[in-house]
Amino acid sequence: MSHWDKSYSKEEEKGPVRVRIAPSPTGPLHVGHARTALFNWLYARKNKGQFLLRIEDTDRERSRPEFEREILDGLRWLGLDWDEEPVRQSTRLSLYRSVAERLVQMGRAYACFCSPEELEERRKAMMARGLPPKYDRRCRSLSDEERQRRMREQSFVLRFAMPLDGETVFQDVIRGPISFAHSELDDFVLLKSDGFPAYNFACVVDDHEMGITHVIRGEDHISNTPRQIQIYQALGWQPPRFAHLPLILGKDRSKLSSRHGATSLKAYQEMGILPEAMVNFLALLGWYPRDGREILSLDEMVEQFELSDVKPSGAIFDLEKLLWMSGHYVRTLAAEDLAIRILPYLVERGWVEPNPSSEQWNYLLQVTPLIQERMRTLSEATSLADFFYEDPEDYDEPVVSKWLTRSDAPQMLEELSNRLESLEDFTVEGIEETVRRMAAERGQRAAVLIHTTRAALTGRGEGPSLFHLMAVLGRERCVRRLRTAVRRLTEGSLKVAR
RNA sequence: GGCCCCGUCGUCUAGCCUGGUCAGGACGCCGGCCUUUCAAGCCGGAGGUCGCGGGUUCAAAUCCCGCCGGGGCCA
Repeated sequence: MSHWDKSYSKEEEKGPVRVRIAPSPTGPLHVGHARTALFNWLYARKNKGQFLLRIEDTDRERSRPEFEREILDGLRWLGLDWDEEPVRQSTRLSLYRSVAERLVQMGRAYACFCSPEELEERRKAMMARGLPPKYDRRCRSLSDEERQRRMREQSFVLRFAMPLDGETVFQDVIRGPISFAHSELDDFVLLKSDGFPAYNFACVVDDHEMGITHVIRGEDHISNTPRQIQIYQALGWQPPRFAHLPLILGKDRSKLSSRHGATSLKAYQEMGILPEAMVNFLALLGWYPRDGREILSLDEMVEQFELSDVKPSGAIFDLEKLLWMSGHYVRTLAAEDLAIRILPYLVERGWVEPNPSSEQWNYLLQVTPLIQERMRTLSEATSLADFFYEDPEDYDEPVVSKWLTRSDAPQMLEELSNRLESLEDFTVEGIEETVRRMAAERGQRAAVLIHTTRAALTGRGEGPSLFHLMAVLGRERCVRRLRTAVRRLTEGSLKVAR
């Protein structure tokens, strides 16, 4: 990888930085867009500039208000705030038309009457001859009279008159110089026949009008850049600086798509990934803090962020690392904070009221620290905490054969339930003492009693410290579950899970 | 097919610009410690001929050339 001179950063500090993301509300917010948003946001905050939103809603059929809401919700969830009111493209159609008109008058745009069918036919013919499928510019040389006449009679698109030779070169902040020979570019469409702007045109007009200084977007836009720069130049506008972010890839190194798993930010949110983990993880896809500390908050990222430090190569989305990171953040939370976050998942199971009673809330506050170490996503809280809310119906297999079907199990559990019933001090310490003493008196290893008890109480082989878990469950539940297990064992009605 | 971009352990990456701890960190994996289990935590380990081939140089992941591979965009 050859890296070019990055000394431009001095000039960077001159004017106020204004960046933007321009999502289309035609589908859920993709994690790739979320990362683009993050990098734009970081750059804006780093440079005390503005981070703007532009909703590209000119596709009337596919644009939906609910997607727009989802985009804004997603950004808020990640903690990315924006400046100014979002700009909505659909409200500024007349602007595009007037700029297009200017280009026509300057001779830099012209009407093209070729029908989509004709174009398609010619494209195929060119492909067949092994040529790149480009517009052949046949309407560019029409006489004024003919053009006027046909404009009255048929529908047309407006095309940009590209320079016929030369090249467009730009300095990509992340990649260095990138050049395109004009001979490779054709006269692309500015305005469609319905008067709506084509992507490249609307993008330039809006970016200029919004005072955008830096366009930070995905690598998939590199090939649009020379066309856009040509529009800026034709209009005598100063083009922004461009920075093309590497793509987020799936396991097979192709652009992350639904084939690879969940691609929408919302899916990860619903999975219960913590937003601070999501944003941290996304930042590390292509960027690396100078001090090498991978766990960092948005504020810390802002401190260290440099656009020119972004790596140009694509990065595979590694769910395992995301999950690890989410778990890491889970462990940093105060019990109360975590309780608030897992509450919706417990409510969904019907275990807690949406507005918990103080009794429910206190119970939850005791449960939370016991499951915290094992939790990576908030949604895992339900499988981790289920035995705190429901008596076990069945028991996991390895546990059943290893502990519950021991011949002395029923009698052991019965005895423990009796001892617990009469235990005055039903606390972690009191319970532990009881269990260990009983094991000692029976000449057994404590582990045997502990595991068997856990199995009877939770149906599981793993989980929080038994004594803590029992203290939280409380005497009633413990005694009941132990006796239920004894009964099931003796009458042979104990169900093995799955 | 054309153009453009990219190429360091399985993955995210540091190092490359300013050639001389031939390779550091993180996830994952393996093992140990801790422990009533799992997890967490701590400690240790395996894993990279720095895409390949030439060159320049006393010395290259780092500079130059060629090639290969992957991806993106065009419809």
